[in-house]
Amino acid sequence: MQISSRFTIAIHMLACMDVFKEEYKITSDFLASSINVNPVIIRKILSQLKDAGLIEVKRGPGGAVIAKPLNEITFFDVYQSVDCIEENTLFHFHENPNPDCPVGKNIHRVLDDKLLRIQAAMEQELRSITLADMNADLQKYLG
Amino acid sequence: MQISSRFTIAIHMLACMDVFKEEYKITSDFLASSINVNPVIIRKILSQLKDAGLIEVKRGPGGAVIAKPLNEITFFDVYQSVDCIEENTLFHFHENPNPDCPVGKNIHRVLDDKLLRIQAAMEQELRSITLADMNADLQKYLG
DNA sequence: TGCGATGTAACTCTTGACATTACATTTTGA
DNA sequence: TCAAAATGTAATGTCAAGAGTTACATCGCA
Repeated sequence: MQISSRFTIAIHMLACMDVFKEEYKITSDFLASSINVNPVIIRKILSQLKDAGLIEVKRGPGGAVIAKPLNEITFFDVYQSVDCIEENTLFHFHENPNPDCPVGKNIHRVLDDKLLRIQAAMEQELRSITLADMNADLQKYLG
Repeated sequence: MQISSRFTIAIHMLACMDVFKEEYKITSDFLASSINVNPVIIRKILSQLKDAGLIEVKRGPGGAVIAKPLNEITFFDVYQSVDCIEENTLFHFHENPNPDCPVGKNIHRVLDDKLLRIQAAMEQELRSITLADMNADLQKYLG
């Protein structure tokens, strides 16, 4: 299985919020039309990004803005906010290895740290990319 | 979402195949009882490991054996065999960004290489761990 | 107070993982 | 040669999660 599209949607949302911050009020409908998904999906993700402190969302008048400098928001921050993978569970471990089998009894002890290392490698790379990196690339194509 | 338990099951199977290779005939029922899943699941994964050339499976008499030295089989080989994630699609990208939006039109160009880098980091770590590493650890607990 | 937003509950649809039953096929050895 | 013991695999069911959608309560400003 794949990591939920909530992650790429969230990144797309943040890109729009920065690029269009002067020209438009950033509402869930506005974002929904660039991303082509239902506004309710957007509002759900807006909530999660807000709870993580990455953005601010106004009720009433409406509109969302990014709450920090772009170079202080990493892909990992976004990834964690939208809850794609619960902590330390990238790999789904089969539930009930047989405790009466010498291998079944010890498989967790032997595998868990290795699975964590693999997940950590991915998360490390997520941390190394910031929204500033992405929007710098994006600017090349907008000119 | 998580990476399918087919991966940890496959690793568990290979561990058993090595540890018990002298004492028992390794059938799908035997593996199923150590892992505690249905034998049909095991047979499906046995097929995939066989197609990838990692093991040999006998019909008729039954029994599976590992086809290569343990230090030549990496976690990545297993991961690829059992087809957890199609090539280069760890992240699920939302399908239809709006081509009339400057951001929607370019989001793929900007994101794709970064997502690949993240996936590559994970796969690199998968490649760095072999079945020999795992079974060395396992032996510590079996004595 | 009304309008334009967000927040959120409820429901449906679809997909994939996994479990299970059933049976055809293969190989060996009695 | 035939029965036994496996594997190979199709068909079906169950369940959970992602995603879409509708509906409506709530908020804040003009």
